[in-house]
Amino acid sequence: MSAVQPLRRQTVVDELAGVLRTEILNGVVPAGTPLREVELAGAYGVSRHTLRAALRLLAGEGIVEIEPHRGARVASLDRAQLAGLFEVRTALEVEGARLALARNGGRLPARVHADLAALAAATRRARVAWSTVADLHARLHAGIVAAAGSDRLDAEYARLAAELRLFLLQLRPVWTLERMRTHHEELVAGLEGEGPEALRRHLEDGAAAVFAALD
Amino acid sequence: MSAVQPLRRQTVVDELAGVLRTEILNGVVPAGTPLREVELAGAYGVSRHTLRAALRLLAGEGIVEIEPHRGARVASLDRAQLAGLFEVRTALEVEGARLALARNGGRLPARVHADLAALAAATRRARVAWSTVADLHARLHAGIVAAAGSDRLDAEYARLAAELRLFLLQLRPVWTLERMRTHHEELVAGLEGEGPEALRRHLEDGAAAVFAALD
DNA sequence: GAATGTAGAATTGTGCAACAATCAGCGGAC
DNA sequence: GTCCGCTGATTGTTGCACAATTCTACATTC
Repeated sequence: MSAVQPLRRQTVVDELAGVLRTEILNGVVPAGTPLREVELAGAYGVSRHTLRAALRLLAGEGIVEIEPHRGARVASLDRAQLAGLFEVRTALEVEGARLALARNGGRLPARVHADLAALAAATRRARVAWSTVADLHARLHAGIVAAAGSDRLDAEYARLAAELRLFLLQLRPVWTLERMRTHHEELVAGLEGEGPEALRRHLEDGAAAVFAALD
Repeated sequence: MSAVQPLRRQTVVDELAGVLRTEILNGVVPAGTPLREVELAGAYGVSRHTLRAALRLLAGEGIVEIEPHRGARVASLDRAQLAGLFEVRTALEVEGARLALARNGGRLPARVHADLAALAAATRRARVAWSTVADLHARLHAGIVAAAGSDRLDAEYARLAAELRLFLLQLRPVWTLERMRTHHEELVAGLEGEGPEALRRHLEDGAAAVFAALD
Protein backbone atom coordinates (compact mmCIF):
# COMPACT_ATOMS: atom_id res chain seq x y z
CA MET A 1 0.00 0.00 0.00
CA SER A 2 1.29 3.43 -0.86
CA ALA A 3 1.48 6.35 1.54
CA VAL A 4 -1.99 6.82 2.94
CA GLN A 5 -3.55 10.10 3.90
CA PRO A 6 -3.10 11.26 7.47
CA LEU A 7 -6.84 10.63 7.81
CA ARG A 8 -7.78 12.82 10.68
CA ARG A 9 -11.37 13.06 11.62
CA GLN A 10 -13.03 16.42 11.88
CA THR A 11 -14.70 17.07 15.19
CA VAL A 12 -17.39 19.73 15.46
CA VAL A 13 -15.06 21.96 17.40
CA ASP A 14 -12.42 21.74 14.67
CA GLU A 15 -14.94 22.36 11.96
CA LEU A 16 -16.36 25.34 13.77
CA ALA A 17 -12.91 26.73 14.47
CA GLY A 18 -12.14 26.32 10.79
CA VAL A 19 -15.15 28.34 9.75
CA LEU A 20 -14.45 31.07 12.27
CA ARG A 21 -10.79 31.17 11.30
CA THR A 22 -11.66 31.59 7.66
CA GLU A 23 -14.09 34.39 8.39
CA ILE A 24 -11.63 36.19 10.59
CA LEU A 25 -8.67 35.84 8.26
CA ASN A 26 -10.75 37.03 5.34
CA GLY A 27 -11.76 40.16 7.12
CA VAL A 28 -15.44 39.27 7.32
CA VAL A 29 -15.16 39.86 11.05
CA PRO A 30 -12.90 42.86 11.63
CA ALA A 31 -10.19 42.92 14.28
CA GLY A 32 -11.45 43.89 17.69
CA THR A 33 -14.95 42.55 17.13
CA PRO A 34 -16.36 40.97 20.29
CA LEU A 35 -17.36 37.34 19.85
CA ARG A 36 -20.41 36.71 22.04
CA GLU A 37 -20.97 33.16 23.02
CA VAL A 38 -24.75 32.78 22.93
CA GLU A 39 -24.98 34.75 19.74
CA LEU A 40 -22.39 32.71 17.86
CA ALA A 41 -23.48 29.40 19.33
CA GLY A 42 -26.98 30.12 18.12
CA ALA A 43 -25.82 31.28 14.71
CA TYR A 44 -23.82 28.12 14.07
CA GLY A 45 -26.22 25.80 15.81
CA VAL A 46 -23.80 24.43 18.34
CA SER A 47 -23.75 24.36 22.09
CA ARG A 48 -22.04 27.06 24.07
CA HIS A 49 -19.45 24.60 25.34
CA THR A 50 -18.51 23.67 21.81
CA LEU A 51 -18.23 27.27 20.78
CA ARG A 52 -16.05 28.03 23.78
CA ALA A 53 -13.76 25.18 22.88
CA ALA A 54 -13.42 26.54 19.35
CA LEU A 55 -12.64 30.00 20.69
CA ARG A 56 -9.96 28.59 22.95
CA LEU A 57 -8.47 26.82 19.98
CA LEU A 58 -8.31 30.04 18.00
CA ALA A 59 -6.92 31.85 21.01
CA GLY A 60 -4.09 29.33 21.02
CA GLU A 61 -3.40 30.30 17.42
CA GLY A 62 -3.27 33.94 18.34
CA ILE A 63 -6.11 35.18 16.15
CA VAL A 64 -8.56 35.51 19.03
CA GLU A 65 -7.99 37.07 22.43
CA ILE A 66 -9.80 35.88 25.53
CA GLU A 67 -9.99 37.82 28.77
CA PRO A 68 -11.66 36.24 31.79
CA HIS A 69 -15.24 37.37 32.22
CA ARG A 70 -14.81 39.85 29.38
CA GLY A 71 -15.14 37.45 26.55
CA ALA A 72 -13.36 36.77 23.30
CA ARG A 73 -12.65 39.19 20.53
CA VAL A 74 -10.83 39.09 17.24
CA ALA A 75 -7.19 39.79 18.05
CA SER A 76 -5.72 43.15 17.26
CA LEU A 77 -2.08 44.07 17.61
CA ASP A 78 -0.57 47.33 18.69
CA ARG A 79 2.64 48.58 17.22
CA ALA A 80 4.88 46.89 19.78
CA GLN A 81 3.18 43.53 19.34
CA LEU A 82 3.48 43.85 15.60
CA ALA A 83 7.19 44.52 15.98
CA GLY A 84 7.53 41.38 18.07
CA LEU A 85 5.65 39.40 15.49
CA PHE A 86 8.02 40.60 12.80
CA GLU A 87 10.98 39.61 14.92
CA VAL A 88 9.76 36.07 15.34
CA ARG A 89 8.84 35.88 11.70
CA THR A 90 12.29 36.97 10.72
CA ALA A 91 13.82 34.37 12.99
CA LEU A 92 11.83 31.53 11.46
CA GLU A 93 12.02 32.64 7.88
CA VAL A 94 15.73 33.42 7.82
CA GLU A 95 16.55 30.12 9.47
CA GLY A 96 14.23 28.36 7.07
CA ALA A 97 15.97 29.96 4.12
CA ARG A 98 19.34 29.08 5.58
CA LEU A 99 18.38 25.44 5.94
CA ALA A 100 16.77 25.38 2.51
CA LEU A 101 19.91 26.69 0.84
CA ALA A 102 22.19 24.45 2.87
CA ARG A 103 20.17 21.40 1.97
CA ASN A 104 19.87 22.22 -1.71
CA GLY A 105 23.42 23.19 -2.54
CA GLY A 106 22.82 26.92 -2.32
CA ARG A 107 19.85 26.88 -4.67
CA LEU A 108 16.14 27.14 -4.12
CA PRO A 109 13.82 24.42 -5.44
CA ALA A 110 11.71 24.79 -8.55
CA ARG A 111 8.58 25.52 -6.59
CA VAL A 112 10.00 28.76 -5.26
CA HIS A 113 10.95 29.89 -8.73
CA ALA A 114 7.50 28.97 -9.96
CA ASP A 115 5.92 30.95 -7.14
CA LEU A 116 8.09 33.92 -7.98
CA ALA A 117 7.07 33.69 -11.62
CA ALA A 118 3.42 33.55 -10.66
CA LEU A 119 3.77 36.59 -8.43
CA ALA A 120 5.65 38.50 -11.11
CA ALA A 121 3.05 37.61 -13.72
CA ALA A 122 0.24 38.80 -11.50
CA THR A 123 1.91 42.13 -10.90
CA ARG A 124 2.08 42.68 -14.65
CA ARG A 125 -1.57 42.12 -15.27
CA ALA A 126 -3.57 45.22 -15.99
CA ARG A 127 -6.26 44.59 -13.43
CA VAL A 128 -5.57 42.29 -10.54
CA ALA A 129 -7.19 42.05 -7.16
CA TRP A 130 -4.81 42.94 -4.36
CA SER A 131 -5.90 39.84 -2.45
CA THR A 132 -4.60 37.72 -5.33
CA VAL A 133 -1.22 39.38 -5.15
CA ALA A 134 -1.20 39.09 -1.37
CA ASP A 135 -1.92 35.36 -1.58
CA LEU A 136 0.82 34.78 -4.14
CA HIS A 137 3.17 36.81 -2.02
CA ALA A 138 2.39 34.80 1.10
CA ARG A 139 2.79 31.62 -0.91
CA LEU A 140 6.23 32.61 -2.10
CA HIS A 141 7.47 33.30 1.40
CA ALA A 142 5.91 30.15 2.79
CA GLY A 143 7.52 28.23 -0.06
CA ILE A 144 10.96 29.47 0.91
CA VAL A 145 10.43 28.20 4.45
CA ALA A 146 8.94 24.96 3.19
CA ALA A 147 12.06 24.38 1.13
CA ALA A 148 13.86 23.68 4.38
CA GLY A 149 11.86 20.47 4.58
CA SER A 150 10.94 20.85 8.23
CA ASP A 151 7.31 20.19 9.08
CA ARG A 152 7.64 21.84 12.42
CA LEU A 153 9.15 24.97 10.98
CA ASP A 154 6.33 25.07 8.44
CA ALA A 155 3.70 24.77 11.12
CA GLU A 156 5.16 27.50 13.28
CA TYR A 157 5.58 29.76 10.29
CA ALA A 158 2.02 29.16 9.15
CA ARG A 159 0.74 30.14 12.57
CA LEU A 160 2.65 33.37 12.53
CA ALA A 161 1.67 34.10 8.95
CA ALA A 162 -1.99 33.83 9.91
CA GLU A 163 -1.55 36.31 12.71
CA LEU A 164 0.33 38.65 10.46
CA ARG A 165 -2.31 38.40 7.80
CA LEU A 166 -4.93 39.25 10.35
CA PHE A 167 -3.12 42.45 11.10
CA LEU A 168 -2.28 43.42 7.56
CA LEU A 169 -5.94 43.14 6.67
CA GLN A 170 -6.42 46.47 8.35
CA LEU A 171 -3.74 48.03 6.24
CA ARG A 172 -3.76 49.41 2.74
CA PRO A 173 -1.14 47.75 0.52
CA VAL A 174 2.17 49.38 1.30
CA TRP A 175 3.86 48.46 -1.94
CA THR A 176 3.11 49.15 -5.55
CA LEU A 177 2.80 46.16 -7.83
CA GLU A 178 6.05 47.02 -9.52
CA ARG A 179 7.93 47.34 -6.27
CA MET A 180 6.44 44.05 -5.11
CA ARG A 181 7.78 42.36 -8.22
CA THR A 182 11.27 43.82 -8.26
CA HIS A 183 11.77 43.34 -4.54
CA HIS A 184 11.00 39.67 -4.75
CA GLU A 185 12.98 39.05 -7.87
CA GLU A 186 15.90 40.59 -6.05
CA LEU A 187 15.11 38.45 -3.02
CA VAL A 188 15.28 35.14 -4.82
CA ALA A 189 18.37 36.16 -6.74
CA GLY A 190 19.95 37.44 -3.53
CA LEU A 191 19.22 34.24 -1.65
CA GLU A 192 20.91 32.10 -4.28
CA GLY A 193 23.72 34.60 -4.72
CA GLU A 194 24.69 35.76 -1.28
CA GLY A 195 22.67 33.59 1.10
CA PRO A 196 20.03 34.03 3.79
CA GLU A 197 21.07 37.52 4.82
CA ALA A 198 19.39 38.77 1.66
CA LEU A 199 16.11 37.64 3.18
CA ARG A 200 16.77 39.53 6.37
CA ARG A 201 17.27 42.73 4.42
CA HIS A 202 14.11 42.02 2.48
CA LEU A 203 12.09 41.54 5.62
CA GLU A 204 13.52 44.62 7.24
CA ASP A 205 12.49 46.64 4.22
CA GLY A 206 9.01 45.22 4.42
CA ALA A 207 8.70 45.89 8.12
CA ALA A 208 9.92 49.45 7.65
CA ALA A 209 7.33 50.00 4.94
CA VAL A 210 4.57 48.66 7.16
CA PHE A 211 5.56 50.80 10.11
CA ALA A 212 5.87 53.82 7.90
CA ALA A 213 2.33 53.20 6.72
CA LEU A 214 1.17 53.19 10.32
CA ASP A 215 2.12 56.80 10.87
CA MET B 1 1.24 56.13 39.40
CA SER B 2 4.07 53.84 38.43
CA ALA B 3 3.72 50.83 36.20
CA VAL B 4 0.98 48.68 37.68
CA GLN B 5 0.90 44.91 37.68
CA PRO B 6 -0.77 43.24 34.74
CA LEU B 7 -3.33 41.99 37.26
CA ARG B 8 -4.62 38.94 35.54
CA ARG B 9 -7.25 36.93 37.24
CA GLN B 10 -6.81 33.19 37.49
CA THR B 11 -9.68 31.18 36.16
CA VAL B 12 -10.10 27.59 37.27
CA VAL B 13 -9.06 26.37 33.85
CA ASP B 14 -5.82 28.32 34.02
CA GLU B 15 -5.11 27.16 37.52
CA LEU B 16 -5.77 23.56 36.60
CA ALA B 17 -3.65 23.82 33.48
CA GLY B 18 -0.88 25.25 35.61
CA VAL B 19 -0.95 22.32 38.01
CA LEU B 20 -1.01 19.79 35.20
CA ARG B 21 1.77 21.57 33.37
CA THR B 22 3.95 21.53 36.45
CA GLU B 23 3.36 17.85 37.03
CA ILE B 24 4.08 16.98 33.44
CA LEU B 25 7.20 19.11 33.12
CA ASN B 26 8.55 17.72 36.36
CA GLY B 27 8.19 14.19 35.16
CA VAL B 28 5.57 13.22 37.72
CA VAL B 29 3.44 12.11 34.79
CA PRO B 30 5.72 10.43 32.25
CA ALA B 31 5.49 11.08 28.52
CA GLY B 32 2.88 8.98 26.80
CA THR B 33 0.67 8.64 29.87
CA PRO B 34 -3.02 8.74 28.91
CA LEU B 35 -4.97 11.50 30.63
CA ARG B 36 -8.49 10.21 31.29
CA GLU B 37 -11.12 12.85 31.68
CA VAL B 38 -13.37 11.47 34.38
CA GLU B 39 -10.45 10.28 36.41
CA LEU B 40 -8.62 13.61 36.37
CA ALA B 41 -11.76 15.68 36.72
CA GLY B 42 -12.62 13.69 39.80
CA ALA B 43 -9.11 13.91 41.20
CA TYR B 44 -8.99 17.68 40.93
CA GLY B 45 -12.60 18.24 41.80
CA VAL B 46 -13.56 20.03 38.61
CA SER B 47 -16.10 19.38 35.94
CA ARG B 48 -15.22 17.43 32.85
CA HIS B 49 -15.63 20.50 30.68
CA THR B 50 -13.17 22.42 32.75
CA LEU B 51 -10.67 19.63 32.53
CA ARG B 52 -11.14 19.37 28.80
CA ALA B 53 -10.51 23.08 28.44
CA ALA B 54 -7.31 22.75 30.42
CA LEU B 55 -6.19 19.85 28.26
CA ARG B 56 -6.85 21.84 25.12
CA LEU B 57 -4.80 24.65 26.54
CA LEU B 58 -1.89 22.33 27.19
CA ALA B 59 -2.32 20.79 23.77
CA GLY B 60 -1.88 24.26 22.30
CA GLU B 61 1.40 24.49 24.17
CA GLY B 62 2.52 21.20 22.73
CA ILE B 63 2.96 19.27 25.96
CA VAL B 64 -0.23 17.27 25.55
CA GLU B 65 -1.50 15.49 22.46
CA ILE B 66 -5.19 15.05 21.75
CA GLU B 67 -6.60 12.65 19.23
CA PRO B 68 -10.34 12.66 18.55
CA HIS B 69 -12.16 9.93 20.45
CA ARG B 70 -8.85 8.54 21.66
CA GLY B 71 -8.18 11.01 24.36
CA ALA B 72 -5.29 13.09 25.56
CA ARG B 73 -1.87 11.90 26.55
CA VAL B 74 1.34 13.50 27.63
CA ALA B 75 3.16 14.40 24.44
CA SER B 76 6.09 12.34 23.29
CA LEU B 77 8.32 13.16 20.38
CA ASP B 78 9.93 10.82 17.92
CA ARG B 79 13.34 11.54 16.51
CA ALA B 80 12.06 13.51 13.53
CA GLN B 81 9.86 15.71 15.68
CA LEU B 82 12.73 16.34 18.02
CA ALA B 83 14.87 17.41 15.09
CA GLY B 84 12.17 19.85 14.02
CA LEU B 85 11.96 21.20 17.51
CA PHE B 86 15.69 21.83 17.54
CA GLU B 87 15.45 23.63 14.22
CA VAL B 88 12.83 26.02 15.48
CA ARG B 89 14.69 26.50 18.71
CA THR B 90 17.83 27.36 16.83
CA ALA B 91 15.93 29.85 14.72
CA LEU B 92 14.52 31.68 17.72
CA GLU B 93 17.58 31.54 19.87
CA VAL B 94 20.09 32.62 17.24
CA GLU B 95 17.89 35.49 16.18
CA GLY B 96 17.39 36.42 19.81
CA ALA B 97 21.13 36.46 20.37
CA ARG B 98 21.63 38.49 17.23
CA LEU B 99 19.16 41.11 18.37
CA ALA B 100 20.55 41.10 21.88
CA LEU B 101 24.07 41.77 20.65
CA ALA B 102 22.94 44.36 18.12
CA ARG B 103 20.98 46.23 20.75
CA ASN B 104 23.70 46.14 23.38
CA GLY B 105 26.72 47.10 21.34
CA GLY B 106 27.97 43.57 20.85
CA ARG B 107 27.89 42.70 24.53
CA LEU B 108 25.53 40.65 26.62
CA PRO B 109 23.87 42.17 29.68
CA ALA B 110 24.96 41.51 33.23
CA ARG B 111 22.20 39.01 33.83
CA VAL B 112 23.60 36.63 31.28
CA HIS B 113 27.03 36.81 32.84
CA ALA B 114 25.48 36.24 36.25
CA ASP B 115 23.59 33.23 34.93
CA LEU B 116 26.77 31.86 33.46
CA ALA B 117 28.58 32.33 36.75
CA ALA B 118 25.79 30.55 38.59
CA LEU B 119 25.89 27.64 36.17
CA ALA B 120 29.66 27.42 36.39
CA ALA B 121 29.57 27.52 40.17
CA ALA B 122 27.01 24.73 40.29
CA THR B 123 29.11 22.50 38.06
CA ARG B 124 32.02 22.89 40.46
CA ARG B 125 30.13 21.79 43.50
CA ALA B 126 30.92 18.33 44.77
CA ARG B 127 27.36 17.09 44.93
CA VAL B 128 24.75 18.80 42.90
CA ALA B 129 21.39 17.57 41.66
CA TRP B 130 21.23 17.33 37.92
CA SER B 131 17.91 19.11 37.93
CA THR B 132 19.60 22.12 39.48
CA VAL B 133 22.16 22.24 36.72
CA ALA B 134 19.46 21.73 34.12
CA ASP B 135 17.46 24.65 35.51
CA LEU B 136 20.46 26.94 35.55
CA HIS B 137 21.30 25.85 32.04
CA ALA B 138 17.80 26.58 30.80
CA ARG B 139 17.90 29.92 32.57
CA LEU B 140 21.12 30.91 30.86
CA HIS B 141 19.75 30.18 27.41
CA ALA B 142 16.46 31.88 28.13
CA GLY B 143 18.39 34.86 29.43
CA ILE B 144 20.26 35.20 26.17
CA VAL B 145 16.98 35.33 24.28
CA ALA B 146 15.48 37.69 26.83
CA ALA B 147 18.38 40.06 26.28
CA ALA B 148 16.84 40.84 22.91
CA GLY B 149 14.08 42.62 24.79
CA SER B 150 11.25 41.12 22.78
CA ASP B 151 8.32 39.83 24.79
CA ARG B 152 6.98 37.88 21.88
CA LEU B 153 10.28 36.19 21.22
CA ASP B 154 10.48 35.30 24.91
CA ALA B 155 7.03 33.78 24.88
CA GLU B 156 7.66 31.66 21.81
CA TYR B 157 10.98 30.53 23.16
CA ALA B 158 9.47 29.62 26.52
CA ARG B 159 6.89 27.48 24.80
CA LEU B 160 9.52 25.60 22.87
CA ALA B 161 11.73 25.26 25.90
CA ALA B 162 8.88 23.60 27.79
CA GLU B 163 8.37 21.09 25.00
CA LEU B 164 12.05 20.40 24.85
CA ARG B 165 12.27 19.95 28.57
CA LEU B 166 9.44 17.47 28.42
CA PHE B 167 11.43 15.41 25.99
CA LEU B 168 14.77 15.68 27.70
CA LEU B 169 13.19 14.40 30.90
CA GLN B 170 13.31 10.96 29.37
CA LEU B 171 16.99 11.28 28.71
CA ARG B 172 19.99 10.79 30.90
CA PRO B 173 22.22 13.88 30.99
CA VAL B 174 24.32 13.88 27.85
CA TRP B 175 27.04 16.13 29.17
CA THR B 176 29.40 15.92 32.07
CA LEU B 177 29.39 18.82 34.49
CA GLU B 178 32.77 19.93 33.28
CA ARG B 179 31.76 19.87 29.65
CA MET B 180 28.61 21.77 30.52
CA ARG B 181 30.69 24.48 32.14
CA THR B 182 33.36 24.86 29.49
CA HIS B 183 30.87 24.74 26.62
CA HIS B 184 28.88 27.59 28.05
CA GLU B 185 31.83 29.69 29.00
CA GLU B 186 32.95 29.34 25.42
CA LEU B 187 29.46 30.20 24.25
CA VAL B 188 29.24 33.50 26.08
CA ALA B 189 32.77 34.44 25.11
CA GLY B 190 32.07 33.43 21.52
CA LEU B 191 28.89 35.46 21.36
CA GLU B 192 30.62 38.62 22.47
CA GLY B 193 33.67 37.88 20.37
CA GLU B 194 32.42 36.64 17.05
CA GLY B 195 28.67 37.06 17.20
CA PRO B 196 25.52 34.90 17.01
CA GLU B 197 27.05 32.16 14.88
CA ALA B 198 28.82 30.96 17.99
CA LEU B 199 25.41 30.09 19.39
CA ARG B 200 24.49 28.13 16.31
CA ARG B 201 27.58 25.99 16.71
CA HIS B 202 26.81 25.54 20.36
CA LEU B 203 23.29 24.37 19.62
CA GLU B 204 24.45 22.05 16.88
CA ASP B 205 26.86 20.46 19.31
CA GLY B 206 24.10 20.01 21.83
CA ALA B 207 21.73 18.54 19.29
CA ALA B 208 24.37 16.13 18.07
CA ALA B 209 25.01 15.01 21.64
CA VAL B 210 21.31 14.43 22.23
CA PHE B 211 20.86 12.44 19.05
CA ALA B 212 23.96 10.43 19.80
CA ALA B 213 22.49 9.56 23.19
CA LEU B 214 19.38 8.28 21.44
CA ASP B 215 21.23 5.51 19.65
C1' DG C 1 -21.42 69.60 35.79
C1' DA C 2 -18.18 66.01 37.07
C1' DA C 3 -17.19 62.46 40.00
C1' DT C 4 -19.04 58.77 42.63
C1' DG C 5 -22.04 55.23 43.96
C1' DT C 6 -25.61 51.72 42.91
C1' DA C 7 -29.16 48.49 41.01
C1' DG C 8 -30.17 45.63 37.35
C1' DA C 9 -29.12 43.47 32.96
C1' DA C 10 -25.91 41.14 30.20
C1' DT C 11 -22.20 38.01 29.74
C1' DT C 12 -19.01 34.68 31.05
C1' DG C 13 -17.38 30.63 34.18
C1' DT C 14 -18.44 26.28 35.98
C1' DG C 15 -21.10 22.34 37.17
C1' DC C 16 -24.27 18.41 36.45
C1' DA C 17 -26.60 15.09 33.83
C1' DA C 18 -27.63 12.84 29.72
C1' DC C 19 -26.95 10.68 25.38
C1' DA C 20 -24.62 9.78 20.86
C1' DA C 21 -20.35 8.43 18.61
C1' DT C 22 -16.37 6.03 18.69
C1' DC C 23 -12.86 2.98 20.38
C1' DA C 24 -10.77 -1.20 22.63
C1' DG C 25 -10.93 -5.77 24.07
C1' DC C 26 -13.01 -10.35 23.89
C1' DG C 27 -15.17 -14.46 22.65
C1' DG C 28 -17.44 -17.12 18.91
C1' DA C 29 -18.00 -18.62 13.96
C1' DC C 30 -15.75 -20.15 10.05
C1' DG D 1 -5.66 -18.10 12.65
C1' DT D 2 -8.71 -14.58 10.92
C1' DC D 3 -12.83 -12.23 10.78
C1' DC D 4 -17.02 -10.86 13.01
C1' DG D 5 -20.02 -8.70 16.11
C1' DC D 6 -20.84 -7.74 20.99
C1' DT D 7 -20.09 -5.08 24.99
C1' DG D 8 -18.04 -1.90 28.17
C1' DA D 9 -15.24 2.18 28.41
C1' DT D 10 -14.13 6.68 26.85
C1' DT D 11 -14.77 10.75 24.42
C1' DG D 12 -17.87 14.34 21.90
C1' DT D 13 -21.73 17.23 22.26
C1' DT D 14 -25.83 19.10 24.10
C1' DG D 15 -28.95 21.43 27.37
C1' DC D 16 -29.96 23.60 31.44
C1' DA D 17 -28.84 25.79 35.71
C1' DC D 18 -26.58 28.94 38.61
C1' DA D 19 -22.60 31.66 40.48
C1' DA D 20 -19.28 35.27 39.43
C1' DT D 21 -18.11 39.13 37.05
C1' DT D 22 -18.62 42.91 34.02
C1' DC D 23 -21.28 46.39 31.83
C1' DT D 24 -24.82 50.05 31.51
C1' DA D 25 -27.81 53.33 32.87
C1' DC D 26 -29.31 56.03 36.33
C1' DA D 27 -29.34 58.39 40.80
C1' DT D 28 -26.61 60.84 44.25
C1' DT D 29 -23.25 63.88 46.10
C1' DC D 30 -20.08 67.55 46.14
